[in-house]
Amino acid sequence: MDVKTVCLGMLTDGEASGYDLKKEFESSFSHFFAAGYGSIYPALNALARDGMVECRHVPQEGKPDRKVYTITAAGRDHLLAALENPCPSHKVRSEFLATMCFAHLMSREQIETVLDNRVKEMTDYLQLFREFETTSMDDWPPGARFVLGFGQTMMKTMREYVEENRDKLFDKTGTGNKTAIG
Amino acid sequence: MDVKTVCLGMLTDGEASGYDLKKEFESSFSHFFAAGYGSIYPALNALARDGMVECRHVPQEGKPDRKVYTITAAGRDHLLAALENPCPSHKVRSEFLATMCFAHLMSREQIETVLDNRVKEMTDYLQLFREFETTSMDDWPPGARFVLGFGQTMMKTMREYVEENRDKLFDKTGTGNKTAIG
DNA sequence: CGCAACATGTAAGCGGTTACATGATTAC
DNA sequence: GTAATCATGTAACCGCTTACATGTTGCG
Repeated sequence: MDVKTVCLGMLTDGEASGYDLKKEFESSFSHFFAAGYGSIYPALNALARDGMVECRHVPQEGKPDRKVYTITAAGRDHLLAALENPCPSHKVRSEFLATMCFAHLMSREQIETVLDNRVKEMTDYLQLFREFETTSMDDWPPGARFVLGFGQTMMKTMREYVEENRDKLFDKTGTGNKTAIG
Repeated sequence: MDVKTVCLGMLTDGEASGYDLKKEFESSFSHFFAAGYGSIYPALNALARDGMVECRHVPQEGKPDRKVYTITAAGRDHLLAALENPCPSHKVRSEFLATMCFAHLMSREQIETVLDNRVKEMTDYLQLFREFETTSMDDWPPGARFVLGFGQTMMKTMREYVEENRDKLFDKTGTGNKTAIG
């Protein structure tokens, strides 16, 4: 499933522009599916070319025209076909964990900075999720609630794990093995 | 941090061939950093070209020669520089969660199949992790233990979340909204 | 005065995946 | 016999990231 298919899915919720979709990628989808303008606009153009969406130009005063996209019947069929995949992937790519694998090559200060930054990022996500709950969550479909809850649970667990296990990363000398022993 | 840097890190633990590194990517790194031969072999060639590793040819009987790589001083410097990044990324790309966002467009059977397959994958990972604990974990550096524990905690939490919240994905009719209502 | 928000796009590049190519040995 | 393990690589492709390009309105 690529950016095109996710855009198609977002459009089942109502018409939207590329700019609107980008905001959705940045908010409710940010913790599991990133996409920038560089993938969204070409995706929408390709979908329009293939008859999956229809495009309506909406002129605006003082601002550039909006191009508002609507999903077509063919688009819905394509989306439903994509949703038939029984084994959708769930991939993690973590420079953080790769870095921690080599913690014994780092100083204590370096390790602590990395861990603090990670905890901060997860705290920021949890804050974002709390804002969804207190504002726009009421009309969400069950799937979106499930996914929000999933993100919250993961972020909390990650933060807890890092906080409770960070001590295990430091050797007894407390200086990291950059300090020669022999 | 790319495949090249991770290979360099793995080589701090001792010399290895591309084939050996692939096995490490498939085992202890599999839950957070994927890499196939198509990235590993070119990475090792580039590292050798840049003086980060040295290559030794080891002839074998009946099998192709092994190319065994050793990290150089320049390689170690390069790795330590890479480890100085205070904000290493931790990215999730999940077709699974994207799919679940649109669960209201799927039948109950489809959703259940997807969830079952996800639970199975996490159970397989937990089995793999348990095998590490009972076999080769003794001589692991603290960072590797931290990362293994991280993976275990995440997988357990994910599995639990899916099992405890799967009911929320089904609407009252129990047929999915592919069945027209009006 | 500068920055953020609004709004759309292109082009180069990068990094990784997939498929292909080869070939002996060992275990079932 | 047929699949898996050992062992290394290339080339085409794909999809995403990054940087660039343009221009107005409104806020502090």
